Amino acid sequence: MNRTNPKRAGKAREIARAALEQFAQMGFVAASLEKIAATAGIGKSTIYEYYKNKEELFVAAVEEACEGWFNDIREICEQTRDPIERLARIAASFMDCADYPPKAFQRFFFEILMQTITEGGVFFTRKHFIREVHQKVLRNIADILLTGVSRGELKPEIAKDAEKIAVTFLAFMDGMVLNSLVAEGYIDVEAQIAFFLKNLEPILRAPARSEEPGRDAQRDQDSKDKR
Amino acid sequence: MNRTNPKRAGKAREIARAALEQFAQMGFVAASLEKIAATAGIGKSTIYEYYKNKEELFVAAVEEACEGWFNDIREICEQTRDPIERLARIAASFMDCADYPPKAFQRFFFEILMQTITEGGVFFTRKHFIREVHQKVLRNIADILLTGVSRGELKPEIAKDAEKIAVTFLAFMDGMVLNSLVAEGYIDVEAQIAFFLKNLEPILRAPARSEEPGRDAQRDQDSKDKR
DNA sequence: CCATGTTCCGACCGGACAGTCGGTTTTCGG
DNA sequence: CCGAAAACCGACTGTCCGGTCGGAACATGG
Repeated sequence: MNRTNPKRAGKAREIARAALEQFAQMGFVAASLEKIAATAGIGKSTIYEYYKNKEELFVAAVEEACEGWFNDIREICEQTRDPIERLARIAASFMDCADYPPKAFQRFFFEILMQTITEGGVFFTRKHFIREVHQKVLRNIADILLTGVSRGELKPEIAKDAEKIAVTFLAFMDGMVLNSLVAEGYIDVEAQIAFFLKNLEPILRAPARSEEPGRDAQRDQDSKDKR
Repeated sequence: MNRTNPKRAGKAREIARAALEQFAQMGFVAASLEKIAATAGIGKSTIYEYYKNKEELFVAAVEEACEGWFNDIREICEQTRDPIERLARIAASFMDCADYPPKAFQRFFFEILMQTITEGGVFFTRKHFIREVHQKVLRNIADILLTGVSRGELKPEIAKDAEKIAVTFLAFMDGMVLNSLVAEGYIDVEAQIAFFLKNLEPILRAPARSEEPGRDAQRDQDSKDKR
């Protein structure tokens, strides 16, 4: 009827969030629709009013999660100016994010990847989706570097390597998330990230110049909203 | 009877290898014992003569794979002397390993991790197992660095950071494997690894000393042929 | 207060699959 | 060559779960 649209959408997201919770904890295969329905406080069949099948529900859950991740990055870029600082904050957000069920979000992140690389996985035939997300994040990181260069905070000669540095940074972060999940206790994740950034900094950072202080003031927030 | 032991062990490994193949391709949950049995050329029930259940079979498959990985690292260390070269070779072996079913081994690697971090996963209650493997690899990398230091090829001051560097290297490699699986096509993995090592080298490498030239002559062509 | 469309859901179906069971074949010491 | 133990396996069972179906509950608008 009239409010079909807006109201339905709200309910659909509610279900997607319940699904996200379960998928994150159990993985795509092991999570059961019955449990998801219970979590959302509805009957199993009701799910099928909003989603065609389990796969589509998973996709919706992933979209929900991605939105959260993008928001995190955007917020960080709004709250900080220095590129290295931004990277540090992004790194930190990779590690903490969400501890309702401890570590579930990081787990979900890998679940998505598994579904992408596994024949028959949900995203095996939707690689474009994941790649867009991946490239978007990559571009965000590269932009942080390029903005840093254009502001004179980073060495100009790294501009041509911005992509490669972004990939390196993300690969390291992905790996650290993994390691932190496995090596709980015997690896000091924060120290490791600090170590990585400490070694990265001299490669990126331009030697402190003799200031033209009026300059950088205005070309800041340009940067991070474009995506 | 008499040869129960040796013969049984051989058959058990045969089954484990068939299982490895299937688990690598499909993941723990999706792989079916029926298919594994078929791959091994035996009946399903026979598996139960050798393994108590699916979980134990998975553990055996993981042991099989780990052995292969350790052998790779050992061989590389036997075939090369220069520490950076060793890291480069190890990195390369992370990327190629095994393309019977394309990428299956890398997939298996992540399957193991997922089973470790997922509540109810096979290794969730066997974390010690995975941690031992992880630490062993870490120690191998750190040893390569420390050996390099003691030979004067690497800066002495990095010795205290050997562990951290090892973690960084492995995290980066794990992340690169992931990225390569997802970003097939738009990321040049080899170039990325070369880039990473190129930036790592000046941090590690001791400035060239005044030569004992006879030495390096022989440690080159060994290297490039194996796999 | 009926008629109509929408949301909801309990009960059921069919298939997949881990694990069991009973019996057959193979092996091998004596 | 015999007999017992070991290796093997086809058929079966119980369970779980994604997905369907038919109807109940509810809102809406005339």
